[in-house]
Parts: sequence; structure tokens; C-alpha cells
Amino acid sequence: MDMNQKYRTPDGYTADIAVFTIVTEKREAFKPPVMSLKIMLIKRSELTAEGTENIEAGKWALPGGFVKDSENGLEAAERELMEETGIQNIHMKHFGVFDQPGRDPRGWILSNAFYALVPEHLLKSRQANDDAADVALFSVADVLQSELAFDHQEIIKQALEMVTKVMLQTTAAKNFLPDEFTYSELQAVLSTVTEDSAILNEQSFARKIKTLPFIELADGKTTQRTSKKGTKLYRFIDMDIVNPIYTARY
Amino acid sequence: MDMNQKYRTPDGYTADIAVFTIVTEKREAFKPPVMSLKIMLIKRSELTAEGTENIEAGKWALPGGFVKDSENGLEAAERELMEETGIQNIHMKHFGVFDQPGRDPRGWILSNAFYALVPEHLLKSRQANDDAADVALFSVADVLQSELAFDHQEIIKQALEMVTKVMLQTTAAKNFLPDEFTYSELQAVLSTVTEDSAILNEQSFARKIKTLPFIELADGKTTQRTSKKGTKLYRFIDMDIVNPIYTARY
DNA sequence: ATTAACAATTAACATTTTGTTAAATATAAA
DNA sequence: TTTATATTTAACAAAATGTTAATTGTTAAT
Repeated sequence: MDMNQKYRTPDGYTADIAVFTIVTEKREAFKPPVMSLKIMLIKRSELTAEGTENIEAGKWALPGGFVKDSENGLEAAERELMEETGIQNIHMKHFGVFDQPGRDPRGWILSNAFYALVPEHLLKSRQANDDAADVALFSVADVLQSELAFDHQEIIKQALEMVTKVMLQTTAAKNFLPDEFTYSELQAVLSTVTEDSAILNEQSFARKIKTLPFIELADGKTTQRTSKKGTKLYRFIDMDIVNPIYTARY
Repeated sequence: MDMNQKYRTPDGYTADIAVFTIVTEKREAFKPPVMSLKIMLIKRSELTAEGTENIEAGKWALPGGFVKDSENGLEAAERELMEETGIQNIHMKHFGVFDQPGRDPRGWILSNAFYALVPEHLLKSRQANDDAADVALFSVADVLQSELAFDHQEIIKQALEMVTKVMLQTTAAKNFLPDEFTYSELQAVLSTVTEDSAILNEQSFARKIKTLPFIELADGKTTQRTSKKGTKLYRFIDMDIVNPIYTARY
């Protein structure tokens, strides 16, 4: 270091990940699904890898860990999530930095916070391989009631706001759906973050989906997942969209 | 520190600020304004405060500096901007972390990046007080051509994307307008970040502004700033809005 | 074989909103 | 008095939406 550093340097740089999934509740044959948004937390172990007493032991916390000086925060987040849960190749994006002095009793620790959108089946396969006692899915209604480690309650609160916004303002819903999906499956995903009647009403949404520029019909293909009759399948088209509040309907 | 730290700790934590302003070009009496979006940069000095040769000297760069361990990144950004330009009490928000290994030759330096939206008159008063040779406003078209310090080109690119989005999807335009403004003044602000004809067409926008839930008429008040006839004044109402892409018009 | 049940889809129509062109208004300046 | 101009309103066709109802195609029960 050739710096004339007059300030103290941080004691650590971590990446923490708010992992969201959408679970389908008791899916019946030929029925549209009912879904709900969940967040995955990990229970902090009693002992560290070195055998000393762990800080914030026993509390539920976001998965994450220290960033190495050979990687950036995103790479660390991807690595940590792979190490702790076996999940990889998912939608993972930065949403904030948590750097309030005193947020971590061990010292001046910065957290680079990410949210991840993970389809249910990837979490399922993980739980089969692993001892799952220290991993749980919390409903977003419950999680803000639980006692969580560090400032993770605040991090999760902001993650939730971001995910709600991203789900409605981008094509992020695709991360919770198969490549080809029915209008009611998309509706079920969106219903976990909105009560907008223009989205939740079947007739309105069935008419609207045909005109959305970022969704196309999977021509001729159908599925019986949600109805006996067979239902048309749609696909997302990759596209960035910015909808001005000045031209919307109210 | 009571940590069993197995990773190297960062060598520094900085806050950098992309300061945006909107300048009004040669405003004439009784005419709606023509505006353009600018970004403020600072030319890095040849010597450090200690008299040694400065790194990246002579290059244009974002204002900013090291975060102290008694403050968070936002507080540091506000302090640095006040110290370097005298600007305070403005719209300042986090938009990203820049942490690529090797981004700063001095070591492992993390940048917490903020964007600031500053009305023109605050920059004007600063430039009067100060030696302005080391401060300049760049048009957003030009700035990405200039040679900039560190990875500030990439930071500015992302800042621009964020500001465009925020200007259209929130009431952030208020930061570039007086408390009470005409429809054509708001239009001029928005025209710096969009070409949407529903926003830029006078008749459409004049009709629409009356129905926007986040804008109210300043009852009875008018101004002659933009026309001889006198023009109605409007105000923003503080409100969070999320417009789903699934219900927009295309 | 017939029917009931049901998700999906289409139809129909009144209502609302938009795109567009045109006209009306009020004031300063010529 | 006239002209120029930004704003505002009007007018009307076109497009989109809210809403209710009917149709479709299939499974499962009778």
C-alpha cells in the first residue's frame, strides 16, 4: 500500500443474500396454482469453523460471508450461496449497502446486499441432499416478526421492497416460471406481490397478455397443467422496459 | 477486533457522487425553457494534501472521498460534496457498489456510489464563491467520451441509467423545478431523459397532467415565466408509485 | 353415453382514455 | 390595432378497459 491513509480501514467486507422463492401450495391436477413468496434464512451455528463460540449464534440470518480480495461482491455472493445451499446460475442482483457504524459488534463490517430469485425446484433438490434443520423458508409476512441476526431485519425489509418493485416493473417473474407458462401461472406469480385488479382479473389479464411486447405466444403449444381443456403457453422476450409514471393510467 | 479474520480486509472505503444538474439554455422572456442534463466532474489535482504526487492527477473524476468509521456512506457522500462544492440538502441516493479487484491501483478500495440531483442555481452560487477551474459540467453525451479517472466511466454509465429511470418512474423531476411549475417546465425537465411523444406533445401532456395523482394544481396561481398569457402552476404531491409493466399501454 | 364441472377463451358493449387536429384565449410587442 | 405566441379547451375518431355473459374442450361422475 502506497497510500497516505489517514482514515481507519474497514474490518471486513461481506456479501449477504436475500434468497426469495415462490412456493406452489398443494397443486391439484387441472387447477391453476396458488403461490406465495418466501425468503430463505439460515440458522447461525453455535460454533465457528475454528470451534470458538459464534456471534449471534442460534439466530436466523441471511446466507452470506466475507468477500475475498480476488473477487467482487457479486462473485462472493454467488460463491457463498453455492457453498451454503448448492444453488447456482440464478438471478442475483445488488440492491444496497449496509454500513451503519456499529451494525456488527465484531468491528467495522460492510455488507453488500443482494437479492436472489430462485425457482422452488432448485431449493427442493438442495434440501434433499443436505441436513435441512438449519435452513428454512419464511413467509414474507412472518419474517419481519422473527428475531434476526445483526441488522438483517432492515436488510430484508429493503430487499422485499426491491423485489416487489422488480417483479412488477421488469420481466423478473420469469425466474419463478418454466420457460413456457400459462397466463394463470404468471398471474399466480404476480399475485404474490400485487393486488392490482387489472392483473388479478382473468378476463382483463387474458386479453392484455396478448398485447404485451415482452411476452409472446408459444405458437400452437398447450398444456393441461392448469385446465382440462388445455391452455395456451407463453414465453418472455428479453427486453428492458421503463414505464413513465407520467403516461400511466390511475 | 475479536474476529478470526481469515480474509484480507479492504484498504479503503470511499463514497463517490455522480452530481447531475439540468441547465436551462438561454432562457428568453415568455418562452418555455429548453433544458439539458449535465454531470459535474472535478479535475484531480497534481498534488495530494500532503504534497506528494497525486494518483490519476489531471483527469476528470467524480467528487468523493474516504468514508470515516464514524459515519455511513451516505453521510460521507453528503460531507464530501459539501466540502468540495458547498452543496447540501439535496436529493442523494445510493445506486451501486464498485468493487472490482484492481479498480484502484492504490489497493483494495471499495466505492459506494451515489447520484445527486441538484438544481442549477445551487451550482451557480458555488461557482461564484470558488475557483472553478477544476470543476466543470459535462453534457451526458460528451462525458462518456472523455478520459476519466479510475473506473469512473463505468460508474457514470450506470448512474445515467439510474437517473433516467428514476426521473421517469418517480417524482424526482421536482429536484430540478421550483416548488410551483408550469406543465412546459416539467416537460422540459422530462425531455432531457425521454423522447416519449405522450410526454413531449403539448396537448396530450396538458390534458394528462390534470389527472396525475401525484401532481396538483396550485389553485388560481399563474406565472408569466413561459407565456405572455399567463400559465397555470402545479405542485408535486409526495407519493410512492409503482407502475406495473403488465398494465401499461404499448 | 350423457351430463356436470370447470379453466380458458371469446364476445359484446358501455365507459374511459388517447391521438390528433383545430379553435379559442390572453397578453406583450410591433 | 394588429401580430405573434404559449396555453388551454374543444371535438371527434380510434384504441383500450371494465364488466358481464356466453362458448369451448376436456375430465370425471352418473
